[in-house]
Amino acid sequence: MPPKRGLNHEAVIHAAVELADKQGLESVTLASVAAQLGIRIPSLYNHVSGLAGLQRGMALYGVHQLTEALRRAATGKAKADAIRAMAVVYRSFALTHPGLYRTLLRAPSEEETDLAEASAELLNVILDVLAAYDLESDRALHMVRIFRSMMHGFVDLEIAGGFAMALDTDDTFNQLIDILIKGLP
Amino acid sequence: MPPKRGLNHEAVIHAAVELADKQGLESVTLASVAAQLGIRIPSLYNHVSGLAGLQRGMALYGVHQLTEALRRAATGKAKADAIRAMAVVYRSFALTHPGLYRTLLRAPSEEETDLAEASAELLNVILDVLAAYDLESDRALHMVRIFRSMMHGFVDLEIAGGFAMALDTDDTFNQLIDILIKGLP
DNA sequence: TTGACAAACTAATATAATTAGTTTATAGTC
DNA sequence: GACTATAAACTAATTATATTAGTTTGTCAA
Repeated sequence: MPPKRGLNHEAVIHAAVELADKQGLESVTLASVAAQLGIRIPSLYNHVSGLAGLQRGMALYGVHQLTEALRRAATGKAKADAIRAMAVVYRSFALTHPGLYRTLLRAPSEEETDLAEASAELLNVILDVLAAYDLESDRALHMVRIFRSMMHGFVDLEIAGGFAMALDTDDTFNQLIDILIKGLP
Repeated sequence: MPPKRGLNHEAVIHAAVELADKQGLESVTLASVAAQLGIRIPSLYNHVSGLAGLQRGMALYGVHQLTEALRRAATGKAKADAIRAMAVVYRSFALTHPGLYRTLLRAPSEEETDLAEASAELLNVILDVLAAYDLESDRALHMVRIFRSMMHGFVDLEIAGGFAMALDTDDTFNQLIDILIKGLP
């Protein structure tokens, strides 16, 4: 295989993610990514399927990264400790990757089986942690949704600057986690 | 003032909102809104300040609508009843106006004092309901953030199709509210 | 050395947003 | 009832982005 340049799918996604986190997701265009990589726009099509493909690639990458981070956070911990650790890591992932995080919301469509799989894996990490609580199976699934809702709502508002007032956001987050844990058993 | 046509700022925003809710927020462009109204694109500039102005107008409109809906829901109710009523209305607002709801996240920038005011009013509704709990003042503000986080996270995931599995979302939502209320006093 | 081919390129097209400048319809005035 | 000022429409032109088609080029392997 003759790589004319050191470029490939992964490198393109990385460049896009870097732009998204530094300049904001809305500034990620084929034009800006191509400029970042020092190539012309159409050349990107050798590595991603247009803008939609780029965004899909970012989402897939992001879900993998987040899943791995959560799994690592919960390794060797149980119950409330594990929940707390995952929550903290979830938030710090979103705060350090605000642009990338925003791509995660895209619902995987029919064809995007890879993204659907990755999302399922993310779900499984949380489910594994909840296993220690011996919840009825449906109840565990509801709690996965509730965990995600709480985390996503908080960080999405935080990233968007929705918490305007001068009130410690760390405090709010800790209270949120406390409420989640209190509601769990 | 000679209105050549029955068009004004409000009518433009309404058309945009209708498009956003029916076709998705991403399909709201100056082109699509102009087409919807039967005018050419530049004519829109007589009523809104470009795409940014249109989006700002939608956000402002949405915050007002949601605030009013929440206030109405909580009128004549107290404590858990009021919280529950607000939560249900918050969710149904988001589900009936998925496109409009997505515009609400935009953080009000410095100049957008009208949007900042509207956001403050939304916050006040929730604060008024929490008053019945006699929380310490900071604690009440934290709880406002927590309420918003829970609501936003749930509906944002729901709208995005993030709850893929065959598990009743109404059930999940009710459990979420229960956890919120349990964490309140 | 050469040839296959992946990966770059140029060129052309379509859509969107924006600005500048022009036309037109109506509301209020004479 | 005609006149005029003006808001609100318009056309035209510019810029940016995404996409597709077709061409060139550099490198790896034979």
